[in-house]
Amino acid sequence: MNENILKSTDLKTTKSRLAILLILEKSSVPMTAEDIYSIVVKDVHMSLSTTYRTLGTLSEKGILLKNLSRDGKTYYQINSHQHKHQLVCTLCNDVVPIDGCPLTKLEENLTQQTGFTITGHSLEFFGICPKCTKHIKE
Amino acid sequence: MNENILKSTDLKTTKSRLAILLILEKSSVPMTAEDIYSIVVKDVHMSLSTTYRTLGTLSEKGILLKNLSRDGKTYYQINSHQHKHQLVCTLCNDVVPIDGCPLTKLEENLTQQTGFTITGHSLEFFGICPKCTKHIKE
DNA sequence: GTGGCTGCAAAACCTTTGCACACAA
DNA sequence: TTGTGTGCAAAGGTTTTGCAGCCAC
Repeated sequence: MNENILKSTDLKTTKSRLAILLILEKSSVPMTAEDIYSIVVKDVHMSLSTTYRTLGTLSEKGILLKNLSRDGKTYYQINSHQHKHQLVCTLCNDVVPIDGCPLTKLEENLTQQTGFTITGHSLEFFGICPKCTKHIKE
Repeated sequence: MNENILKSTDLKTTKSRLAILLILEKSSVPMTAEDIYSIVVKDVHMSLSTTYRTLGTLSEKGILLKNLSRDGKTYYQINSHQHKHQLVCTLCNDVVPIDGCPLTKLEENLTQQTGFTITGHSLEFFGICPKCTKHIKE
């Protein structure tokens, strides 16, 4: 229940927040503020700035993951607390999640080599999906 | 000589382009258009839009690498044609280059699993550099 | 009732673009 | 000369913010 998520982080339960969480839970793919807004307004009265503010708040609390993508837009997704990466088609923007993360070991090495305390990384693969590959050839 | 680089890509040799290339060659770290502009204008008369246009052109030609970073700004650097990644301090923005890329093998696996034609990836590590770690503790 | 949440509009921010002029080849 | 490159100013798109009113607790 999403109310509990909000309560556990000292956030008030509001229609906007619940609606946004619901949309993101249903989505298997990261979404932009605009994406989310355009869906939510159909059911709940909400402004775009509230969407941004809510997404910001939820990200700060660690409920969402916030990600600036190659197209200059910020994408949000539920933080499943599983470390994930994704593969993005540069033509149709299709997104495929990738299991596992090959970088844990590398991070250990880096810590030793650089003295950095490593707090995270961003990894995204780009390519052309099977559908688009087909379109090109035709 | 940078003139040769420009000639080899059918670009005219202009003061702006040479100045920008010179700055980026001297820099060990990726820079924003604003960064570059503020340095170049001291010597050469140039507008910010020319900076953007030039950086865009040089990136298209593969002379520069263009990278949208976490802070929402676009960073440019000389394309050394070596596949590189970097480690960024989230406090002071210090950047440390990383040798080698552990992802080649993973890309092969992904191609088989997803049918994507993989064209590239972006990988950045984040952490706190030794200097900042020290500051925090003090 | 009170402080956090929201709507609206305006601004901020980085980046791109239109058009006329300037300059490299 | 010719077409590419440039300056200036204005617009573009996404995201943030100020302020007054509203609502969850």
